[in-house]
Amino acid sequence: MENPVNFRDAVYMLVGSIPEGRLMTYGQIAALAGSPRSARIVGGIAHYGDPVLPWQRVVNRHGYLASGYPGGRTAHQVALEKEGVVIRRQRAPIEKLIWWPEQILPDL
DNA sequence: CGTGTGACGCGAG
DNA sequence: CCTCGCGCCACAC
Repeated sequence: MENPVNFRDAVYMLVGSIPEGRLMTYGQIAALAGSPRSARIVGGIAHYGDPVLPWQRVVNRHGYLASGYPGGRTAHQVALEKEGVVIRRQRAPIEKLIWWPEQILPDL
C-alpha cells in the first residue's frame, strides 16, 4: 500500500499534531511527510493552507521566525510567546523545543 | 497541462 | 557569528 495520504494532507496531520509550546521545522515535516527535499513546499502550504492549524509552531532549521507569517515576524513571535516559547533576537530555542512525533523526549 | 514561485536547507566564504 | 548562492519540487493559477 502506498501512502494513501497526499503530501499536503500529511503536512496538515503533522502540523496539527505538534503539542503546544513545541516546534517542528519545515524540513523535518517535509521528511516525515515523505518528501525530504520539499521543505519549501511546506512553507507554501503554510501560506495557502488551512489557517486554523498551529503554523506558529513551525519554524526554519535555525529556529528563526517565519518571514511570511500573517502580520509579520512580530505576530509570529507573539503567537509563540503565548505558548510560553521565549524568543530572543527573532529566534526560538529550537534545540530544546523541537518535537519529534516518533520520539518522546524526556521532560525539559 | 506548462510555468513560475518560495513561511527552505545547506555548503562555502 | 554573518552573508551569498543555488538546488529542490509540490502547489497555485
